[in-house]
Amino acid sequence: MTEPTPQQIEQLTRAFERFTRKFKVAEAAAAADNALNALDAQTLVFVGDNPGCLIGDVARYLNVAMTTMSSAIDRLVKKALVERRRPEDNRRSVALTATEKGKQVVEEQVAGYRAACQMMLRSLDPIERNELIRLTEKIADNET
Amino acid sequence: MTEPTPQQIEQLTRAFERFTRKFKVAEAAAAADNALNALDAQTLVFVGDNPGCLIGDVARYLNVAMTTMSSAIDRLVKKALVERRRPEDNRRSVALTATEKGKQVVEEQVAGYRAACQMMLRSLDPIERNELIRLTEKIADNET
DNA sequence: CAAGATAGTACGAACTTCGTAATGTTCAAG
DNA sequence: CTTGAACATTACGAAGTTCGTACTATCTTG
Repeated sequence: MTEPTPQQIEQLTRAFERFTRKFKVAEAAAAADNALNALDAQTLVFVGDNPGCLIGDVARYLNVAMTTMSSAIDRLVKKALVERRRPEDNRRSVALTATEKGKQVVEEQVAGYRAACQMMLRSLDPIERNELIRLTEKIADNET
Repeated sequence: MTEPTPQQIEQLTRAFERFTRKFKVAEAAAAADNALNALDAQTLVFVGDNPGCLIGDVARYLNVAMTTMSSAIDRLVKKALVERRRPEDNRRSVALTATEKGKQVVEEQVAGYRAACQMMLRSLDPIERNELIRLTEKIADNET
């Protein structure tokens, strides 16, 4: 397989910069009232998708120190979005689950992502939409 | 023009999540030694691209408080990456320029973006590459 | 059962962000 | 001109975040 040309790389770099900026602004507008910082929001979404996960799991996934994750969980527990539980089979660990309220907030978060994706697709005509989805999947799932 | 279908939106949302995570990890690995936080890095790139810009310009562009931007500039000046200058025509303002060292760091930052874009393109075959570029540009430049 | 490995938490230092107040500059009236 | 309002930025301090070190509690293994 050939390499992408420098021109292609440069073109995509520039386009992707505008692309990213566009959706960063949109996201900032949506998250204005949210009151969750980036780490807490990502943590909550992960816990929502992985009920029973451990604090260490989330820390590894999000690439932060254990103590940082412990603090993030503290904040989410204080807001009643997440619950800590000592599992009987390994009482050193702490299993996390999202509360009902937490699940709602996860849904709002995901709705934000969905809105951004909808905005992307709206810019394209129907054939291009499927093409974009296909290419995004191909890039995301490529091993290397 | 029709709306994207809910299936399409859902599919892109999921794919884009994997896509984003993949490049976040790559970026984190690249920026490990960098020692610039996200705001400072974005600020430096903007100043590099817009020599003579004012602190207020950068603050508005990156959507942070003036005082926050002032602190970020402080850090960049201390690292000798950026210079403050009082322009004669409006001595209230502060014109910013990247130093030689700063320009080098900007180049490294951009090289990081370029590497990520190259990685995306590598996953595709030659025809798809141009298609991805075209679609990204179309989305980024769409008014709405 | 002792020693080491695991999983988390408490604490404190360093850093960031941002609101308020202060400083120096420019501009528009009068 | 002077005066007062608007402007661009900085100084300062409060609140919050991240993370390293040290500590607690709980398995696991020989």
